[in-house]
Amino acid sequence: MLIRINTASRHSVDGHLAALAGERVFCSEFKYRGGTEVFGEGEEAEYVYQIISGTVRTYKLLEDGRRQINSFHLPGDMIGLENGATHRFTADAVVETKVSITRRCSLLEVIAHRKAGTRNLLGLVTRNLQHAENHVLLLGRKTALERVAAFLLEMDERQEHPNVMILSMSRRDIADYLGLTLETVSRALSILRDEGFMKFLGTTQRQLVLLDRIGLAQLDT
Amino acid sequence: MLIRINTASRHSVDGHLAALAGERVFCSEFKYRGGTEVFGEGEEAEYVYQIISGTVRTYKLLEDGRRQINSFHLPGDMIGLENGATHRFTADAVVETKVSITRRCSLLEVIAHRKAGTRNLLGLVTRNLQHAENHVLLLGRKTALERVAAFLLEMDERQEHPNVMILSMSRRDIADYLGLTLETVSRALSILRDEGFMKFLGTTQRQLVLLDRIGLAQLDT
DNA sequence: CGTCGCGTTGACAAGGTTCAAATTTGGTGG
DNA sequence: CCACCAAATTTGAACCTTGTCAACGCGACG
Repeated sequence: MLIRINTASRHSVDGHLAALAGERVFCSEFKYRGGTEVFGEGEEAEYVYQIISGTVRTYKLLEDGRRQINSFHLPGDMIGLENGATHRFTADAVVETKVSITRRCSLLEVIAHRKAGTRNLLGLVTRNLQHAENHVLLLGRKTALERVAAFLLEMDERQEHPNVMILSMSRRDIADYLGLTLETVSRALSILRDEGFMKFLGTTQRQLVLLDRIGLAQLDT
Repeated sequence: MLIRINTASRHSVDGHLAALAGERVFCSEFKYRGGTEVFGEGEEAEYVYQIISGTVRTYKLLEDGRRQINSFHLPGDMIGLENGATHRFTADAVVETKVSITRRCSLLEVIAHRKAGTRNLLGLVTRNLQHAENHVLLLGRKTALERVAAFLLEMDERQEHPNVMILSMSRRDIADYLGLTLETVSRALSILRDEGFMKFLGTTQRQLVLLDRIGLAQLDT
């Protein structure tokens, strides 16, 4: 069990929750070290979270340890809003991550009183739905190379096409996201590097530069 | 383009849309033959549909023809409610299917005026989200046999555990739902039959009886 | 009675996994 | 600043599950 520290400070990311909640909602900030759990599958969904900085992975586990990562959440994303009383998956910080926390009941209360909120809230949920639908297509019908190309393009887009892309997650995380093994991910990345679609920066394997976004998009199909 | 016939008759399935929309909403009924399209990916999302009888598959296609079925929709299910202006996937009738049609704008109008509607509408969307999340786990991390076992259990549950389960979809449909080939599905079903988990009824391959639901659930993991 | 769609089964190929080892990287303490 | 160690990543080789291609059976329907 974590102790949540309430801070009155406003954060720099003026995201959806803040917009929805306005000033009236109790809203605190919290920091997680890399590898620590934000919430667990089956736990009571008391809080709703919005990423300020860092990366969160949400995933489900099978009994024998197989893990499927549903999504990586970057700054601005909201997680933890459930329809039922409990979380449907586990979320933990990939690297050091700051989040903004709102009580679920506070959020729903505000929405109930503001008609305008309905549309936005629905939008937050359907965004997750859309992502899941695209991921189903990727997992069901794409090859390893297509999946890795799609992953790079997704991260590139969500980081707003930076010159240098920084991957905060390990090869295993990527593999569990793409329904592959870490070795297959590594091989696919090597192929993409050798074929000139991208290159690693210096000696690191977590910073890279996309050299041919159009080519990657064609690979993705 | 289809001509939609407005009928004032109430249908037997008293589903969510009817409950949400009440009596004030223009609500018509329509019948599709098996194999015909209900709506297409990218089309304007003018109507929201609820299945009265039959089965609808929703899917996406890749350029080279690979198909991933997102979901099979049975009586009571709602489809076609999008956040944006267009449908994110194609939907077509698997067998002869009756649907109840409501104008999207009528539905949203009613919801906007009734606070109680928000919760229900959110529920309709999060149900789809939950299904997609479970499907991501299946596609990303389960073996062929586990997938087919999970499929049988899903259909069994959604048909409310009938003695005789009727599959309205072909092996190819099942395969495109489970991210497999039709041959692999056929082989998996043969294994499940040979091992006594289920049997086909008579000489048919679309009617079957589950003999060991607990065993199937263990297979599914 | 022939044809067509659907399903099953077999043989083989291939993409991805598994197991193993080499290499690199990043962190820690001297 | 450097040596050392643990963790992460890459690479290789054998293996295995699933896909591909093909043949065959069965029932529906003209």
